Amino acid sequence: MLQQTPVARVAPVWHEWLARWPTPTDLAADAPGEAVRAWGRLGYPRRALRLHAAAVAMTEHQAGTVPSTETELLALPGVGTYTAAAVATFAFGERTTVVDTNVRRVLARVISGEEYAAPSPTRAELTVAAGLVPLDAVEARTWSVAVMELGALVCSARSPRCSECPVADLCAWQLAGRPSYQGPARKGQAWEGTDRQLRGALLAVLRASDVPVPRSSLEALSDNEIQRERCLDSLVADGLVEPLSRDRYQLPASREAS
DNA sequence: TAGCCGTGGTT
DNA sequence: TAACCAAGGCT
Repeated sequence: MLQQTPVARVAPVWHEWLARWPTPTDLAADAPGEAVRAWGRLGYPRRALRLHAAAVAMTEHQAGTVPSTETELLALPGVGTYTAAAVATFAFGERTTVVDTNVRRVLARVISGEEYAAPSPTRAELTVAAGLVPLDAVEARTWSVAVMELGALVCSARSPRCSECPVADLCAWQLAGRPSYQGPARKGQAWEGTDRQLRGALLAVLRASDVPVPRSSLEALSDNEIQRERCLDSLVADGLVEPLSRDRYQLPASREAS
């Protein structure tokens, strides 16, 4: 849930989920569409599908327990480099290298002397991060949470609070006079009129309905037929939407969402 | 690896 | 106020 989503927005939904589905087995027993519905407006709803799929995998292959090693975690759907390392470290105490957007920014500044990290993680960046992690597993875990928190609370993206920073005196960016970012242009996401916007609107209609929705209700969301069909098709392909007979649609009820 | 995938608070 | 950006993953 926290992937690309601020803690403050995740917290209430997370509590609802744990009250409803206390264990992976509980979640796996419900339809994937219920996960998508309970995801609400957190965004990137494919994460809900993957979380459900991960629950199914844990239920089927490990008696409903969460794997305790980074390697096993990586095999779960929706669990990538960051999440596997974070869970392995924070939940199970494994000594690994946790690199999220906060860590990348802190190291870019403190070590490399640049305002922002590159648009996408580089090999060199991960090597540097790994080299900074303490050898002791307990200290390594403390290190990771500390760097993440420093990035989130002090070394923030927009207006860093350098006057409050505990490592300002050894920060390469600070020592260089806080030069502005010179690297390759950063993405910048368009929104108005995009497929993402329409997919979100389509899914919002389906989430709000307890009964199958007729195609006509979905068509009302856009006059662009080409885009409309493309988005609906992609939602079906993603397993987020299930087409029924008589031109009706619903959130996936079947057990095997991709 | 670059592009795609949502949403809403912050600056 | 329009951008920016957030505990990324997948193809």
